[in-house]
Amino acid sequence: MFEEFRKYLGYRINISESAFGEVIKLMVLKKACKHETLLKAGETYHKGYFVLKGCIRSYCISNGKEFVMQFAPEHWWMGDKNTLAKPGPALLNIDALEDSWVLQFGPDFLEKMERIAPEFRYMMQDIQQNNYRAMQERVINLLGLNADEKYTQFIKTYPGLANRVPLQMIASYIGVTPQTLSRVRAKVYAPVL
Amino acid sequence: MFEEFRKYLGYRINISESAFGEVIKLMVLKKACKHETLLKAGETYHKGYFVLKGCIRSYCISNGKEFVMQFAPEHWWMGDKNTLAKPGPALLNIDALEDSWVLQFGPDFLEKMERIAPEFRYMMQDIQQNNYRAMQERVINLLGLNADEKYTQFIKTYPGLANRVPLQMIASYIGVTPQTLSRVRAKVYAPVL
DNA sequence: CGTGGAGTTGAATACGATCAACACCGGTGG
DNA sequence: CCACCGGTGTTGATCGTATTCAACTCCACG
Repeated sequence: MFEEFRKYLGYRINISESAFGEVIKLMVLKKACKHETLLKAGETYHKGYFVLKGCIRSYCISNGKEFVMQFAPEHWWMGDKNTLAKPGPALLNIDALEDSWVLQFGPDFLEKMERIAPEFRYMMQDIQQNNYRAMQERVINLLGLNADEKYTQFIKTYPGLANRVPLQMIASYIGVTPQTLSRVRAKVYAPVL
Repeated sequence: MFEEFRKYLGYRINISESAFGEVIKLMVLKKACKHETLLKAGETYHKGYFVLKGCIRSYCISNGKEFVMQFAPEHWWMGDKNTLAKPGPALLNIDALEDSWVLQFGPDFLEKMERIAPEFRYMMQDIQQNNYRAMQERVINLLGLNADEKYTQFIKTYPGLANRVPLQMIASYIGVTPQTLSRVRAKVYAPVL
């Protein structure tokens, strides 16, 4: 299972076996069953995840409504960036959409990891940068696209996920009702005449 | 003019006069006239700003449409976070909404600043954290609020700005047409009966 | 076998967009 | 000084997209 994480790192940076060994000592391998909660909003001990297998998602509750913030299939990082550096109660909930294997880490993981090898710092900086950009693009999509376009955009952002996660959650993520998304699908994937 | 920046820092961290002196050596005081462009999308030399007086805004063009990403009145930081750490062409445009005084800094400002005093690092980390959270809240607002609520939310996010920046830009920021926003205003600020 | 959640589909509704006309103001030039 | 112009915001009427309400199907699961 750890091999999967080793491979992921290998694609991005060059680190020694010993450095790798030190990093995984900071993480806990964990199996999360479908529907299992990995982080509850309000918890003060901040946990983050790297997904080895399966798929998890983060969401928050606002005005009684549930909003999906992010999906994380294999090789995605997931965490509540709000409480990453700053202590405080988590704002997000995280749970598993499928039976999954994840690496869990604690609040000081990033800091410690960076101390092991400088490459980690650059890698994580890069990831956070991408994350920020993705967020910005999401805002632009929400501002400028109609239901059809939003869905098309979603497919680009999360290749392969459209038929893997529940329609409702995709609807929540892109900001349309499940009914509307269902109709969009029927239209876009219209029977080839 | 620099005194303004000194005051801002004083509220947040304790630093020596010499450290302050070193920091402002990394910045350029600049006057930006109304409508003046401070950063053009595509530019590779990344510039960031701290607003001393006046108000600037960032926006991007997507599908020929203009989307306001952020406003920055006095004491706000502004920059294209996409290209902050990673080099590359800027995605955002920045221009002045009023005659403004700003402190401009270059791509390596943050790094250098952090080396002067560790307090700066914590301060900037805090600011970036807040920024991220604000972005997340914006997504939730776009997903869950109607025109009225979005405007009310805007007023909370940017106190005092509602009657300071053009209506069109607020409309662009919250994702409604100028006409709709005009009607919302007429309704919300309805003549007290 | 039966139940409940998830997805689909139809019909009615509502909210915001669009099209259009007009008022208002600041700036420019005659 | 006034006339003109363009940009900005307001308001009305119409239109279209997505929401809402509702009924029904289809599985997954106990």
